[in-house]
Amino acid sequence: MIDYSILVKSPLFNGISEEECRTLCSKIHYQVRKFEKDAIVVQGGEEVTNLFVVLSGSVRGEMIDYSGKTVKIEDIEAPRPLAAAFLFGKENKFPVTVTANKKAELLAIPVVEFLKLLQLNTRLLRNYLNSISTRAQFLSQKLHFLSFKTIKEKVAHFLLQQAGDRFHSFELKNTQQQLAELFGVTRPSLARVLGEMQSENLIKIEKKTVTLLDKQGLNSLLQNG
Amino acid sequence: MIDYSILVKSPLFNGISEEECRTLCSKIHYQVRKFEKDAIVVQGGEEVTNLFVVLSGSVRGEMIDYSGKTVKIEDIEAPRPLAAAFLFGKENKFPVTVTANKKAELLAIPVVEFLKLLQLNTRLLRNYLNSISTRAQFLSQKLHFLSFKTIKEKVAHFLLQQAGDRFHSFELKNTQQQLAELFGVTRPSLARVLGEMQSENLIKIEKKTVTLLDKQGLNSLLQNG
DNA sequence: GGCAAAATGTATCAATTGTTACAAAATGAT
DNA sequence: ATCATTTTGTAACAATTGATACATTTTGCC
Repeated sequence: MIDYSILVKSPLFNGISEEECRTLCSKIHYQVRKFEKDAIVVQGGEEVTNLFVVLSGSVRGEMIDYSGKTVKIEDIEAPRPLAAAFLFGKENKFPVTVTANKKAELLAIPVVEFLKLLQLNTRLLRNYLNSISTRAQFLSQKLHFLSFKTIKEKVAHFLLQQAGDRFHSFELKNTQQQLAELFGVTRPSLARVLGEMQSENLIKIEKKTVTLLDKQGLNSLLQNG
Repeated sequence: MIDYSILVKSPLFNGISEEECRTLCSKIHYQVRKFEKDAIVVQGGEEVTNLFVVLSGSVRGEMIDYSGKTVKIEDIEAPRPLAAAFLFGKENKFPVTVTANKKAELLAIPVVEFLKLLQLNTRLLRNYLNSISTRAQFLSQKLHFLSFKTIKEKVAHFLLQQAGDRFHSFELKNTQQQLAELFGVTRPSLARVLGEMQSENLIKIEKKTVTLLDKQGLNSLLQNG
């Protein structure tokens, strides 16, 4: 019924052996649902009563806007879970309508059964808690960045945070493109600001190494913004 | 040691009887830590290795900016938990420095022990999952709003949300000044955009009454932005 | 109705950022 | 080492928004 070799590759079941996975699943009720191409898996607005994991094929999330048109949000391939962040909480309704891109099989575990699983296996519990926590932290960080108005402020904040109290120099682990996305700005705009900050002798960039030349100055950008 | 009548009023232990609570706690290791007024409970940046619940007194979360100034973020009174959203995930460090406002007692449960608790009691597990999920959903919504780049997009989103599916006309309950603050823009900029949207025949504003003349058009602003 | 205060409409100019395009530099694979 | 790909630097121009100022309208109150 379930191909456990695929299931254990899902972020949720990561680190759990196939054997253990089989044992776990034998202890709960679940369904494997099959969908033909373009079949609707769940309607947006429906209450989330099951955890879905894509076992084969792929599905897409689509949002219905105020005029009734559908807009594709993202593709979800096997073996990723579906709307795992909406299983709990106040608004546990699907934010999107999910449709099968092609023939697809989905594992459906009712919430109550999923709770049992979480209580049976510590690794699974940790995986799930980590995934929704990481998501919340990501959102929180992103919000913080958006609260700074200018790009220079965002950059100053980011660099000071990365450097911490002790260091004045560190390695960038992201490309400018990735940083630009984190800040919600375009890449050339970010590059321009980085250039300006260098000519103002606030920072120095060599390859991937950033050196903060004037922490005081960087700070004052955050105050007077 | 622990005043269970207070603990069960905490959102985490909500719906669990005092008796059950006592039994649960007897099965794990924990500490009750006492702090004098102005004692530091945790330094910002420290790894979160314990779940803290304020049992008596109150503490405050403060952020230390890069120039050394402290900014108060929020007060946490008994029996609320502390940084519950940062127990798991990639960045499980305290985002704030926590200081006692007055004499305070805090329950400290190591992460591993808290996991045990979650596996012992379904209600507790549900409470915790609900609290971090609700937080993630709140952040997600807030982010969605901030993610609109232009003022026009923000206005369009706001108006469509206010009107809902059915209505085309409604009363504004806020002044332009208040709306401008909600959107994070200046008042004249908002007025200009409202004027533009009127001359584009998207909306009509009479006194406090807003009429949506072209929902389709408002929608397309959100797509192509 | 008349009056003061608040809210709104509008204009001008500066500052910031986006857009697009292209060249230089760095990286990675063979 | 060489070549293709990715990343970065940079420039010119457009679009958006902020800042400031002032006139006009609306509101609340007497």
